[in-house]
Amino acid sequence: MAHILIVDDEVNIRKVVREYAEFEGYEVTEAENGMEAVNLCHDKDFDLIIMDVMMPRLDGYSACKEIHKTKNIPVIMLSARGEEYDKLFGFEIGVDDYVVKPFSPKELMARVKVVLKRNSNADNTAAQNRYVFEGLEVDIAGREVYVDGKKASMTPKEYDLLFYLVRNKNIALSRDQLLEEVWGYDFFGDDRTVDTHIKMLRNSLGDYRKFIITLRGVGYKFEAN
Amino acid sequence: MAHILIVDDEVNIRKVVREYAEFEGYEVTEAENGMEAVNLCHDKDFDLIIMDVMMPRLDGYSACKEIHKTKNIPVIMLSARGEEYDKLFGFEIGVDDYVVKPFSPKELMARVKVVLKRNSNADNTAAQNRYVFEGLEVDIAGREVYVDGKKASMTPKEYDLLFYLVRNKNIALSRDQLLEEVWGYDFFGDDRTVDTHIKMLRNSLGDYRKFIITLRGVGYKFEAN
DNA sequence: AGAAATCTTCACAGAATGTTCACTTTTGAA
DNA sequence: TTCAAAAGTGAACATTCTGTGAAGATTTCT
Repeated sequence: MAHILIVDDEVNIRKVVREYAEFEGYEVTEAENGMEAVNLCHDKDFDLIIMDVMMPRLDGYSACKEIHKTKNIPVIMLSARGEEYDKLFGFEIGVDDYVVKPFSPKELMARVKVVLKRNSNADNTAAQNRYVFEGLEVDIAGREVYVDGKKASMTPKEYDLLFYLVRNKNIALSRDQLLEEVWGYDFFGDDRTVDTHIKMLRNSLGDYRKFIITLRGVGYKFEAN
Repeated sequence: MAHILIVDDEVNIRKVVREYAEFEGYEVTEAENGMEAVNLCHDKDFDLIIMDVMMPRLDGYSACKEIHKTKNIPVIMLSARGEEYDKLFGFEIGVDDYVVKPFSPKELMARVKVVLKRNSNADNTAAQNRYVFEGLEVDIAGREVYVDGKKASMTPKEYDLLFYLVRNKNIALSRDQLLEEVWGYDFFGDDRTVDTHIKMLRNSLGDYRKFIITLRGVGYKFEAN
């Protein structure tokens, strides 16, 4: 999950934001002024920074500018109404959104979600989502698979597994890797689970099961041009 | 470069948008109400109008309608969520996009870019607004749905949901995605809410419920040619 | 305000899917 | 060819998911 840096000199604000953010499943780190934030960003890569404008030592603007010299991390600014409102927008780049104090944590979280999503989509642009291998068509966007022109109905896991295999075609995938990527990092089940699903997937693919290669001692691979 | 007209009664909003727009290299003109906008459009040709809905003298809708009597200029509307949200979709023509306040300037600029690009392609037909699937007709612009020729009356949410599904036909849509896009990013409700509305929508569609496919473990999809 | 319409939540039943596990079959190295 | 390890498989059992109706909350209309 995303790692968020919260920068504010008021401990109470940090606390509230942290609680909400952690509830949403984000990892959270705190800093109490701009200087600290800059230093933290030097060492670590955050996915998003929530930063107050007014802070001792180094204010939000300057910190933001400094951080963006080396890293391209989206920033949500917190500002008191009126006060600094204006300047904020003149800010050249890097501020993705702003929230006026006092803010509702819920809304802030909504903004966080939007900004993170926007920035994650950025590098997904060219993701291909339709593949054809002989009589096997895989439509990832539509979550559909056609076998010789006929729609194949599969279970969610079969789809997920197939999509992952296809997206990584011609690459050897270990069972552990499959479990982690398809089932999720928090799945602690048996290795054989993969085998069972591969079995079912193969059945669903009919003759095109031939694309799924067993790599003895390792895992599986989707092999096709 | 493109010339943009910004229409809003709040000077701060205009200022903010102007700064971002100029940073992107656009030429900017401001107007503080619909009447002023109409007059300006009389004299000059803009490439795009960014217009608030709520304004003194002449509101955004009316101004938009008036301007479109003589010129075909793309418009991005700014509206507060809820408030005027609904009407916007019903708006006959000319509104190319809408952005809900409070908005992130960056996002607005992204929309601007998209709209300008869309309109620069001469032969690019505007977003499709009328869909027919067998006996099911969906008129998004007119905010009407016909089932076997008979107008179906549905609740606002049903329309919104159907329209979103149709606009994204043949694409798998997760509940989260639906909540975010149809309900809004600030909706923090239950996932099951989607199910319930799907249920009602299905009832409203009669036999054409068949177009709405359940994607187990994911969400739904409108499936049709 | 009061009524009507719409939206949201919730819990439950039934259905669909996922996981485990014991057993069989295959594989590849010695 | 033999044998141990790895992979395939079927079925029992566990878990998760969706459809649904109804109650309560909220919004809109009169």
